[in-house]
Amino acid sequence: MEHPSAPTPGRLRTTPSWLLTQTATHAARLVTTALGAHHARGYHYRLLATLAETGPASQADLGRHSGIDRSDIVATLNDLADRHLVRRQPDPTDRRRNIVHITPAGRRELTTLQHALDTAQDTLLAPLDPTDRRELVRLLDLLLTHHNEPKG
Amino acid sequence: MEHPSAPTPGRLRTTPSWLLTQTATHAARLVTTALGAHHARGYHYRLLATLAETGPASQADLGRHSGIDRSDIVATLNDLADRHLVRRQPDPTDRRRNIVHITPAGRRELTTLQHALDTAQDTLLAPLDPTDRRELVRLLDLLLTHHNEPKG
DNA sequence: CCTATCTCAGCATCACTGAGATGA
DNA sequence: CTCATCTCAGTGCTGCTGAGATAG
Repeated sequence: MEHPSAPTPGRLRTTPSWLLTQTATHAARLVTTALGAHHARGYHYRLLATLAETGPASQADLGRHSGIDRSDIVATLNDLADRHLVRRQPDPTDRRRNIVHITPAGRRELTTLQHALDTAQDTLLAPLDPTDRRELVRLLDLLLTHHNEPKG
Repeated sequence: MEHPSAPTPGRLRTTPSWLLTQTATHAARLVTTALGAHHARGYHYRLLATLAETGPASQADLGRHSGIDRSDIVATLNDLADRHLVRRQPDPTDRRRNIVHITPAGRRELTTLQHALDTAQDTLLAPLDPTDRRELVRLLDLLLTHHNEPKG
């Protein structure tokens, strides 16, 4: 086998779920590499970004807004707090809660990570022209919206 | 909280890598559930499909064609062999190799799993009309092709 | 000697479950 | 008592690395 030739069984080349998970794997690898250069992982960025957008919040709210599981919030926050990128403060009005704040260093870190991610997006979408890029975002957003709120 | 409200930080709603990994997660959940109903996982399907398409092959070749890591092939094949869906035979011409065959029961299982998957695809793409579905497949295929063979 | 195959053991990210302790 | 919050421990799938034994 000189060529890895047909790495993909034919049927899969047109199976949407396959294409999605495969491209997502490539995307994740690019993102992981980009963040890894700054000693961060996906959860770290997502939490910092959420914190910067919503302001100080309880850990439970952070979980809901960032889509990170309640259980993983704890460990991620431990990492960030160790590096002084966030600060946990007990809520004076509800002692069950920690109010989490992003620190100035946290904001600087977020900016750095954001730049790294922007570059990764460009690498990911390299083969698509601007029109196709917008179209892809539109279609994926339709899917995500549909599957996130199948409420009614 | 009636609504999970704004589960997604604004920036992420237009970040391709985020949209990809999120929709891929939904896709994976649908597929896992569909296959799980038949006591199978993604690897089982991929291996059976590869085997049905390429015919009997060595484990190394199966790994290359299915995109499953050499190391994971072993465990997956163990599962399938336990259920008599595949058969391992030593290659008489090269005693390092096992030639893996799909059994008639394996083919029947593959058909069953394929039906389950087809249904899952339809659920996944529910919000898209046929034109958008083709467009999505086209765009994802472009990405996948680009990132799979950045050879030359 | 060097390479390829098969196998096993282990790590990493992400998603998730269960349970306990504390407090509203 | 019930419920929410935080925490810890552990599971599962996928992807991947390293190493050993065997064989070409």
